[in-house]
Amino acid sequence: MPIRPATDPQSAPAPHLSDMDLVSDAVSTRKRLKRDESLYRTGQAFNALYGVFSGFFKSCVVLEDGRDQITGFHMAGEVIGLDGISTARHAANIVALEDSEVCVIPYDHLKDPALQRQLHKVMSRALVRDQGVMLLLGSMRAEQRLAVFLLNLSQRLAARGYSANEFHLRMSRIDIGSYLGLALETVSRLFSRFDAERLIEVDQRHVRILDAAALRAVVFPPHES
Amino acid sequence: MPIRPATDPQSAPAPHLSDMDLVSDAVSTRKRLKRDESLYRTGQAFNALYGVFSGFFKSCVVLEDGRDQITGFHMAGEVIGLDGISTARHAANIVALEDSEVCVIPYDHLKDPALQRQLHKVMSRALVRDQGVMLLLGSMRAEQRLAVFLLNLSQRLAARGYSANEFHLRMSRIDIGSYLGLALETVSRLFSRFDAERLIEVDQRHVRILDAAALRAVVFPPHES
DNA sequence: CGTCACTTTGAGCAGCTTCAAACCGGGTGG
DNA sequence: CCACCCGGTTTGAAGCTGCTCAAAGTGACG
Repeated sequence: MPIRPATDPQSAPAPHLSDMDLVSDAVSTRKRLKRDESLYRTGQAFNALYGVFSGFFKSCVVLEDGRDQITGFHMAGEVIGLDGISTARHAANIVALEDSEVCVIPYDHLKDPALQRQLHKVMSRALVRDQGVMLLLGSMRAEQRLAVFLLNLSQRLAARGYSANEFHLRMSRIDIGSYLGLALETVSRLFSRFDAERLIEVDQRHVRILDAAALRAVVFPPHES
Repeated sequence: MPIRPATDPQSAPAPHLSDMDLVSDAVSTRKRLKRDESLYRTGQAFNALYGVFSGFFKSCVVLEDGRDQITGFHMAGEVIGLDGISTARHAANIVALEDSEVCVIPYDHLKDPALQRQLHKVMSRALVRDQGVMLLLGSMRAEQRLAVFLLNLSQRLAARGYSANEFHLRMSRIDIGSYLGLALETVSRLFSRFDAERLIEVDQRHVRILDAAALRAVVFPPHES
């Protein structure tokens, strides 16, 4: 994982800088996690960021009274731990959804200005992503939320060289429901309905996308006029 | 607005670093905006961050089909524009809700490593705040959302020296509804109900908090057992 | 073979949205 | 100065979406 040169934010679109550019060869400590193991918990002292090397994670925030909310899923090539920088304590729980491997990036080692700029980009991208989730949670119907979720997952997998149309869900219906602000039963019913309508094929956690265009049409209902 | 020295993230909680520490005397260009004027729009080229000096802003994201979502409100002392760093184009619209003044912080001028660290903190705090909003949108009932909104507003105003218990809402019911993922009528009804229950007093956009503890109890329903 | 966690499916209900109408306050122009 | 208008707000009534509760189905694992 070489360190790429920093690019000026004004310049033409950078040729696909990966989040993982933050990972320098020099300081690459790895850490393995088993399924259901947690990388860090709320309140834990912050001292490093983590680049996901392999595997799959969920992050969630928990309220005093037990209510919780899954705020994101993270796959290979993404950086997690950003929530800890502001207070030097982590503000979320990160749990591995399958056996995974992360690369530890001690925050102190990020002195290089170019790398810091790269970190800005990574954080900014996370902010923009969060805005998208807010839009989803704040103004979409259940079917649209699930469609967005599937399309987004498909696109991210494709970007990593996996099949865009057929994949295995690492997370439970409860997790999906929590992420999308829906009851698990609603998620299950929607999977069944999308299957019945031949938008997708579902068998438990195995999903095949049959009609991506139709899924997009669920999200952006065509004007009737 | 002096530049405060960077603090090590490991060290004891920093003595209230303000977001505005990013604003250096040397490069303080100001910009005035009238009510309803927009600071920037989606797609516009990014080249600076903005520190809010006075006034009040809303930020919102818009979908192709017109659906939109207000993703935050911003008051004096907060930094906006962070969404533009990742792609060098802004990903949201920022609109002034009253005559306002911002301080322009050209991104290029943020070379000092200490300042960059400070920027990391600001962004990280924004990420944590967003997680809170997701929790709100994903797992709270309407009354809880409004209570959180009011308590949060109260707390932020207090932190800036304004009254915590009495204030003027700068945004419309529609804006509040959009932010909280509710219809404007629901927001209005809840205001009326909170008023009837003597949690608050409302007259149009003027709000007085009568019983903050009870508002908190709305958010965290006391265990019945 | 039984258990256990997860998923599917059904039925009824509640909370919130939608539609509709009235109200309120401020600004404008006759 | 008043009438009117207009955006924003309040309130009511009806309907639908998604939740809750409940029960049965599925697959993995000991």
